Amino acid sequence: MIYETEDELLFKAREAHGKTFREIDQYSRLNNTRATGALGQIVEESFFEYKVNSNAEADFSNLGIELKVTPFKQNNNKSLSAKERLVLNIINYMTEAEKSFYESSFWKKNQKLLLMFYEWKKEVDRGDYKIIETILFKYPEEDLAVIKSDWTLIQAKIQAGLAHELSEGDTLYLGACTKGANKNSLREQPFSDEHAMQRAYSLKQSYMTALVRQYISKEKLVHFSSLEELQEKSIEQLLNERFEPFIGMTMEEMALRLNIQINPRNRSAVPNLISALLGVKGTKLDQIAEFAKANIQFKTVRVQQNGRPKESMSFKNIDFEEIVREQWEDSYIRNYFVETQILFVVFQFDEQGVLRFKNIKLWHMPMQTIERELYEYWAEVRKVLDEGVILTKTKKGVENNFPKSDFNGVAHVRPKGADGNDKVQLPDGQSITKQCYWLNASYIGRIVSDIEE
DNA sequence: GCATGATCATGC
DNA sequence: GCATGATCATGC
Repeated sequence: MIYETEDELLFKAREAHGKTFREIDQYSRLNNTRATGALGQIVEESFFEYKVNSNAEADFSNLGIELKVTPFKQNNNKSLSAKERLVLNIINYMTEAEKSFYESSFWKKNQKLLLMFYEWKKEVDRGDYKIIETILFKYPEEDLAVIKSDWTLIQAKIQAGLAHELSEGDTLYLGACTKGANKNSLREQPFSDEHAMQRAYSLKQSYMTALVRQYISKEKLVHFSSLEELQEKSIEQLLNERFEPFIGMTMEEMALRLNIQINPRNRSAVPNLISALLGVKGTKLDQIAEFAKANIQFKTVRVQQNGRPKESMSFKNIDFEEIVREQWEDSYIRNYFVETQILFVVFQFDEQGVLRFKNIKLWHMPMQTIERELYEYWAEVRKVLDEGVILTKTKKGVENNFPKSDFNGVAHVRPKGADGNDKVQLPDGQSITKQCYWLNASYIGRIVSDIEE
């Protein structure tokens, strides 16, 4: 069956809404394969009735439209999120290096996507997942500007003979995610003898979540930058430009200049300053389009006169049941740092002890640090859990044998509870004050100082 | 002066 | 009621 127009195709696609994969599946794919791509294949061969292929051309080639069947999920707080990144075509390092963006394999195959969303539910058999919504997706111009710059960055690494150093954190919306059975899925690259991990273009999970919320939850996101700006400059440059005029000011002075009311002691003071300063006063930061799509999370840093923060930085409390069960590759802490861009908003105490805005830094943890120090840290926590957590009463409180800040210079474990009764149970049954993932103050100091890493 | 255990305070 | 950003307090 050939679909002559986009409307015709969309009309057909919408007939799948409310159907489960079991209802659609004519060739018993559900029973015969456990492969992750099976759900997409069921839609291809049983619903649209064309042969599953891996052509460089888009699936509906006469229309230039690529079919993607992709999951979303409901969170505990009822909001919706994409369940995973959207994996596109594999990058052929040998041929992609010479192409322009519009000649690239990414653009050829994925410029128009028929996105069919199904709802993933824990504890539900995959045959019972239902297709909920379909959109014919064409990148908005604002997003395309960022995607082009992401693509250019990926290509620049290939051209520099550094395909083996590509990582998802390098880019904002379009990623180069690993794709292959294991670490041995390697490919050659044109400007280096080193083999590189096989990777595919992908739309990041945060980008897909923004689409889910826009099209299914009908949420509105607000851009802080204009199309013209995004076509000329990177998001990082634009952020630097927006913050630059406020360097040296106290929070009160910033608020006065921005004509907003804040209480510097309130937790909302810094996010309120950020949204006002970006020209989207009153918008929650997770409703800013660029932040949502690139998963930019802000963190405030207060440094002393010597440029070093007095305090370390805490993240999520450690879920001990989770950490003993998980694999490194899909561990909470690895995913967090692979997928999160952190916007450090740095304030510094001056000679009078007055806190003044110093600078910002858009940062993601380098892949080498994730795979070395962060991995060692994670492995050490598990080792302690496995070999035995030793709790010792001291004058200062209850000491434990989790990694301390001298472990490897990057991260440590430290308590974080609401009060003396805020405890959890360890896998071995002992009760312990809730513990948290912390990045060392000295490590944060190195990141936010001007010294290159 | 730093490291580390403890816990406050706010916002959802 | 809980999660989390923030910071205190004390011993070495």
